[in-house]
Amino acid sequence: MKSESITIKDIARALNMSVSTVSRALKGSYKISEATQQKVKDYAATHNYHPNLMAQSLKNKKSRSIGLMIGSVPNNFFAEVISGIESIAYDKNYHVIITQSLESKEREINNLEHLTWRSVDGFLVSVSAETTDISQLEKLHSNGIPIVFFDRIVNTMKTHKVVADNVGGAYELTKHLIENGFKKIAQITSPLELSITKERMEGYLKALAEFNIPVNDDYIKYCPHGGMIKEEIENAIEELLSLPDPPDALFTASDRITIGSLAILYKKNIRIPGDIAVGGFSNFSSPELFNPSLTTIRQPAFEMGKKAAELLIQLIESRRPVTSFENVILPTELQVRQSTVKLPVQ
Amino acid sequence: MKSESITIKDIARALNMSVSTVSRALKGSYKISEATQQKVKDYAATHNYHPNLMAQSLKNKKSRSIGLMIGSVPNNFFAEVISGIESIAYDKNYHVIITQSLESKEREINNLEHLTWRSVDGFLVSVSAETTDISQLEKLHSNGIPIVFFDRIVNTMKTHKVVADNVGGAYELTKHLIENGFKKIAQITSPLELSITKERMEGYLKALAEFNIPVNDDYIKYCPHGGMIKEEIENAIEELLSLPDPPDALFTASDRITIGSLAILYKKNIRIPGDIAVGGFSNFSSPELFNPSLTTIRQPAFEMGKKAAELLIQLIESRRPVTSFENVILPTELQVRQSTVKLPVQ
DNA sequence: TTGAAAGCGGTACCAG
DNA sequence: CTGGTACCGCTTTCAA
Repeated sequence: MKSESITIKDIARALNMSVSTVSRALKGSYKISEATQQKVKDYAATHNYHPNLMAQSLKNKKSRSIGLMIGSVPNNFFAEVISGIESIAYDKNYHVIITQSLESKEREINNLEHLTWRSVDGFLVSVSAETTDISQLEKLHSNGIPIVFFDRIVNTMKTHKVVADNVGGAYELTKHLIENGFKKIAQITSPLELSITKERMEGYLKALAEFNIPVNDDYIKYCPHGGMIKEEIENAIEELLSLPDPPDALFTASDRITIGSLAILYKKNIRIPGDIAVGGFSNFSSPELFNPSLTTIRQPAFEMGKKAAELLIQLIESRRPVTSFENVILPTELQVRQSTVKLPVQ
Repeated sequence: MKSESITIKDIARALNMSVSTVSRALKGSYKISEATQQKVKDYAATHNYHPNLMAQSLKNKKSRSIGLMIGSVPNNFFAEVISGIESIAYDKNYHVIITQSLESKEREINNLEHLTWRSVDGFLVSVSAETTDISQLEKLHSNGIPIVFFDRIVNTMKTHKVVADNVGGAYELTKHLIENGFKKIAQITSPLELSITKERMEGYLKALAEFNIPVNDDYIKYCPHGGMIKEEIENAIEELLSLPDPPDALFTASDRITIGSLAILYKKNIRIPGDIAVGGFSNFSSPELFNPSLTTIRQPAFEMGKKAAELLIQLIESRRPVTSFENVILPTELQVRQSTVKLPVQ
């Protein structure tokens, strides 16, 4: 009943040659006469031959699959990344096995194991907010398994990395806030262990320094779970607002924290930017529709996924061990909207 | 250098038994003595044995993968669906190969082919807005390959289907609009060929009929590409607004159309709900943050993904041919917000 | 330039 | 209850 798919053996039988010849002809091996090659390829094409990938995998010890580890799929940033990865993987005939850490280090470790014995050919990873122990990743890496980091990278590991210009983006936004008259700029961010946290902090501090604004540690709040838990954002905002000298602007350092903060401020009936200006990293699709329209720093998520996938596949398919690694930094884009621009006097 | 993964043969050698015995012991086959089983399982566990999936696949002619066909990943509805599918697939040890139609029928056909010769064990599909020709799906189906439809289904095919209560959702929203004083309710929707379009239309018409409001065909606009092309939404809105008797409310029948319409109305400086009320289907994460906050009908996307994946895997693993199919309808949820509630007199 | 055959890691049939 | 072995579809070495 199933549509019979034809095998290399069928072709050999039909064309009266050996399977090895057919196999070689299909790969365009140079040791096969043009004539034979053409005959085989024609037959394959007209009979809609496709190699059995499981057989190839078994033989070649390559699954042609790559493991992806991200925070969560329903997050615009990661969704765009996936889209970029898929576009490359599709072309190069790989498939992508997605796993979500949901910012939990236990899940992350589980997922890595799962992917390992699914025998993926390589890993694409953005570490979770909770990640402290990277020994598992290091073990994989020292076993020679290709890994490419993107977004939240692990700096100590020697491999390709693809990130957005987090320092630049944070700097631009902070500078923009300062130039618009905000001097008391708070930041709500992820754990300081994360690469993106450090980098975004660096940009923030750089802008403050440039304008001679002293750093107020009370204005910097960390969310241990990267905002996965609503309360951590809520607490951060409570604390900021109840300071004797509360901030007049808020820089939210991740997509989840940005949206979470807005929702909380909205619920508290706090006016933006009247009571406090808000701007942050976000790949939300339509930040202009917010109330007020939201100033964001967008990351080139799709591009990031593409580039990371390209580099990984390149690693996987490289004949000789790769020793020099790229550190790709993609530009971010500051989009200024109402949430960070002082309204005319009311 | 690679971390040596142990095979069934290694276990056999170490334990001085045949590979067949080991294989059977690992599967807990009843023809093996408890003692042997225990010995094998212990050895496997302590030596971290995992079956080689490619070998298993080759032998069993099952890839343990399922093909997913959706509109696009960076779309909150589909992203949530994926998350639900993954949660089930992960548990049952399947992996999901994602393909995006981007609402193009050419891409859809390509993707189906691609998935076919990737030898997925079954398909999870939500057809594209452009889909007119389902012969390929029918061929797969008649070849005995399991398919489960979700969201945008194909009614003529006998298989499991998982959808939201589109009729009910559309009815609720339309009724809500009417009860809030809106009588001239326009609808912007996807092509009428789509199941979801028909169903949402049905709910809309049902509510109008119930309140004795005559149907005005000028108020119903279709987007041939489901809103993938911005102009089609823009044109629809232009036409609606330039009618001699323009509508006072807008029912947007899909996620993409909802967001697209808002963006356009926003750009045109049209007040919501003052000039026109807006409500529609959307799984946007924070519709309360919009300006104004947006009335939506939410679909249980995560649940839909879970249910569809469960049904598909059940089909795949069923010993005997399945002849009776489920038609799962999951409840939608109307969330009323400012965009459809008349403001106090201004 | 082509063919024969071993083998990748399991599974399952047939013997015993 | 256990062992021997053919085979899934393809790649690749060795021989011709």
